[in-house]
Amino acid sequence: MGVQERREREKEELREIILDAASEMFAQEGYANVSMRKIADKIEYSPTTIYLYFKDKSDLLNQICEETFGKLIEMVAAIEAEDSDAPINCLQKGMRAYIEFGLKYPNHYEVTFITPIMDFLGQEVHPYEGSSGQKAFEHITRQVVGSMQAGQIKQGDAAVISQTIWAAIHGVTALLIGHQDFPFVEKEILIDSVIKTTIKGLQA
Amino acid sequence: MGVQERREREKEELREIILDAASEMFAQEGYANVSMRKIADKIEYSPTTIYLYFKDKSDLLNQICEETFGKLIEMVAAIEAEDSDAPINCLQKGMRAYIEFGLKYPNHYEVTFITPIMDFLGQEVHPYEGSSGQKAFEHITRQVVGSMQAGQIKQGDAAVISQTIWAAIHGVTALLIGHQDFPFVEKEILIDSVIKTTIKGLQA
DNA sequence: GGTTTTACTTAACACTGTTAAGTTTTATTT
DNA sequence: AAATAAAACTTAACAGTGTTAAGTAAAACC
Repeated sequence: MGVQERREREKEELREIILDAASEMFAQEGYANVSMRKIADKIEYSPTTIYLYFKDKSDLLNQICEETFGKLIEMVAAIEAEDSDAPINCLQKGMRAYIEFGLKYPNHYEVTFITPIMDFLGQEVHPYEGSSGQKAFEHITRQVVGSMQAGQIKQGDAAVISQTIWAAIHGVTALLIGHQDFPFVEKEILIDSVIKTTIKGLQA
Repeated sequence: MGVQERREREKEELREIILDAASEMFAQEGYANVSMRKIADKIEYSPTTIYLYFKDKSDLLNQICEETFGKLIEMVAAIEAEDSDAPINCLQKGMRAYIEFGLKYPNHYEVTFITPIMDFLGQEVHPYEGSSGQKAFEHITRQVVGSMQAGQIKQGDAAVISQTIWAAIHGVTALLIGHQDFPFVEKEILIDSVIKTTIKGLQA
């Protein structure tokens, strides 16, 4: 009775094909400029087939982003694992990894963190609870707590500090992605400045 | 021959009616959820009439935003005018004004600073040059230079420092607007933390 | 009053996301 | 192997989008 298993495998394969095609197209042209019909054309299926695998367009996107940002979490976790470093260095490396990841996958970053899809009531369609975004943020919080315990940043509410850090790294990432015609100073210099300013501002 | 003048006045009036209707609808429902037909319904004209006054939907939005952010510039200019204050206090007040303004007009902020409209090539449709955004930023830069000259923040490249500040205030504004289901700490506390951390990080 | 210019509208194009109904393919049962 | 049941996929359509070309009504000029 291996039939059912094979069929499930085949279903999973097509799911992966759709995911890959859509991921590439979203990354290249942006979510808004990719239609379901274009994705269908690319994978040589009818548009409606996609709906057998994904609830709707935003679900498709969400699953792609979860996959992508899983990689970010792995990176941050790897930094955390190097316990040779002082916590504050971990924190700093984590901040840099976050920014660079966002710049590496600008369209994914855009749709997950810059323009979360809202429904007609202004509610986020893909909830924060349990998302990769939440997990990534938990890593920041953990590094903040570590740095605080090591006396390398000032004592205070870990949530406030974590969110302050998030604001800074999100800010620079979002600006660099979204305002490409703005005369920014050299990218690396700006990123450095944001990280250093934030860390200095948080020191005891 | 006052005819031409009257006609121009009438044209300007309708332009203003369209602008007001669209502004209210964009602010209430968000740019993407407001169609040209809906605006036309509201003002009781045919959809195509709007195109006699505005190049396209994004032009309509852009002109609304320019108008709205003109108010922000006035506010910041007013803060600057109170030269009783130390430059660094001006800077701090300016940062707060920026954030609060963004939170007061979240949909306008969103379309001007969070999701600038891109064409199919990824170019911003409404250029930065000469925009209200540019003028607002110039005010920040001026306050940075002032604070630097007064020795209240460290010496350095004014552009780098200004953009670092912008990253911080844009970051917190964009997060608070865009991720309403995220468990943020109390808004005022977070804003305070961002401003204080940034200023402290920039001090000599 | 007739003509030209201006203001506005109707109809249509080429798209969009999405759903209901129909068809083809595959698997199971007799 | 043929008939039935189930799964996979497609066709056609709906209701909407931004936008344009062509046509009509109104105002201004002569």
